[in-house]
Amino acid sequence: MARPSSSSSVISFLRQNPNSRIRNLGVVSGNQYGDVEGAHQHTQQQQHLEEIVKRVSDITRTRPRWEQTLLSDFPSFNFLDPTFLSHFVEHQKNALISLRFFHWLSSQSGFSPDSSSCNVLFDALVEAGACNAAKSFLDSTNFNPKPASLEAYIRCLCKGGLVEEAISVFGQLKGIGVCASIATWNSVLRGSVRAGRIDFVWELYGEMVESSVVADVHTVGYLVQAFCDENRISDGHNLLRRVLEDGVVPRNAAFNKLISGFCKDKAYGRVSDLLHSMIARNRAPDIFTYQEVVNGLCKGGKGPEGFRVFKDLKDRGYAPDRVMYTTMIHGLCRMKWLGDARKLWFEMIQKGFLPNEYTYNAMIHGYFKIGNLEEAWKMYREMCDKGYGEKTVSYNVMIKGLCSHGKIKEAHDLFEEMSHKGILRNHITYNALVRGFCKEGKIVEGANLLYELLDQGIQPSAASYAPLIDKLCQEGDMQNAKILWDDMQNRGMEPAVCTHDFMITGFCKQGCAMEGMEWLTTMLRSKLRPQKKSFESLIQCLSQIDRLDDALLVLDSMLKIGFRLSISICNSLVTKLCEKNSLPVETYLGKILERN
DNA sequence: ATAGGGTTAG
Repeated sequence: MARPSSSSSVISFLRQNPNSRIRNLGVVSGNQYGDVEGAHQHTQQQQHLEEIVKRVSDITRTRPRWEQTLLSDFPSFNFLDPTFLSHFVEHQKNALISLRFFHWLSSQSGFSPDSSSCNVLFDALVEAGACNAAKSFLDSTNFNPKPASLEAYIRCLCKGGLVEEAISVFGQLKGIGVCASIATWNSVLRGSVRAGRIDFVWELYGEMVESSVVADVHTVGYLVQAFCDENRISDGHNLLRRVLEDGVVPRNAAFNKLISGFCKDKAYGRVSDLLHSMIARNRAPDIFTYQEVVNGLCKGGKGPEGFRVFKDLKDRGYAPDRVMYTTMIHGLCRMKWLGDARKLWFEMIQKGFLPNEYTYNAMIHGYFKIGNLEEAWKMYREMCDKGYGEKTVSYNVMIKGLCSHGKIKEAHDLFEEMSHKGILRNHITYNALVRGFCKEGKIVEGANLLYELLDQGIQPSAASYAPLIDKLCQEGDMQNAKILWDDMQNRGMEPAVCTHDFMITGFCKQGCAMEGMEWLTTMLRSKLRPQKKSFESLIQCLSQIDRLDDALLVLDSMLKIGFRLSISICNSLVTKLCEKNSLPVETYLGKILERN
């Protein structure tokens, strides 16, 4: 972990202010002159150099096409002296201008940069956070940055989101036998988490352990986050608890991700424990923490509780921001509490937070939910006027809402408008409209949309097929239903549970009891829970073709799953059994009824 | 850093 002292002294040298550096240079090379006059002459040269650096620096910063005039501005000056570049970079605060100056120099014949000025420029780019420029500079020149510069470069790449590149440079560093500082390890971990590359996290952590680098509190924080991102919330929680016992308290981000994860699992007890744990350890829950809580409660069907937390926070002096207001408004709209949502809408405006596309879409969604199409349209137009309308999501909300109220024509108009305006449609757009068409009994139109989606190369989801299969089953067109089912599976999608049910009831409707029976056994074998309706239609269908033994088997598994025998099914079974007058079957039914 | 549309519901 120890950095070579030589490179760090280079860095600290480079980071001194330019004037003192030039003085240092003067002292070092001044010795060569060995006499007073020589030293004096040298100082004059230095002053001359500084003067020119300053003037060139000003020109490159202020004159748009300085490249064309610079040589004639300083006719007797030799820019090709490589040390000039170093001085220029030091003086020029804008690293990108320095890079431009470097390119200009490179285009002059006879210029070849020395490694020291390359280092200075590279460090300047890195320090400015210009990771793309630093990368292209590194690629276009063949110099080897100092290890410390590489570390800073790695951190810079991570900040800029170029994790793959950072990891590759990290490998180079390891290749030359340098062990990075913990800060660099952490920045790569952090970058990997943010880029969603959890595979990198575990790989890096494995290497850390191997090279016996000592993890610190930040490392732990990123590991906890990585666990959460992989949905291994308990693993993350256990890790956190272990380090908390040692008095190591990660930053809020780790707690927040755990809270969000536990909210998704509806483990609200854990959420509350974590909140208490944060407070006890002086990590006061912040606005992000409470946002996870409110959002988690609302999404988990605990909207009223989310609203209580929200109001409670305000009472305790937390000032909700725009995201928090929007989250709450969305939660209220989900519960159809449009009155409260509207109140918050005006409250946030009054506090100076202007609704954005998130807020508008939440409200529009809410108005559709309560069937207030006029208000939904009004909000939509207002949103468009404010310039928030031109997005896929906004169209999706409108299309879905209109379809759910049978306004298929309007929905389709918007769908067309999207392509005119060049707004991308995604699978959600198509799914909404396919569903809409099917609901109106327009299977052909719906199917055409599905084919269009596939033609566009958009990845369909199970919901792209489900409404079509459902409708085909209702109409008894089992051949086409089966074709769609197979197509969906061939594309690697698992049908939703209810789609299995559609198929069973569809076959029964056609009197195909044996197919229905097969589909049911497949379901049960895959540990899927069929709907009661599927059992019932199958029992009816089987008894109609006098397969009473099978009907009773189906009834048996239905009761085992926990459904009650409804009176109409009971009646028709008993009628059939009496017709047949077969005693063993009768006693079997008796046994089943005992358990019911 | 954080929020949105997404299977199912009347």
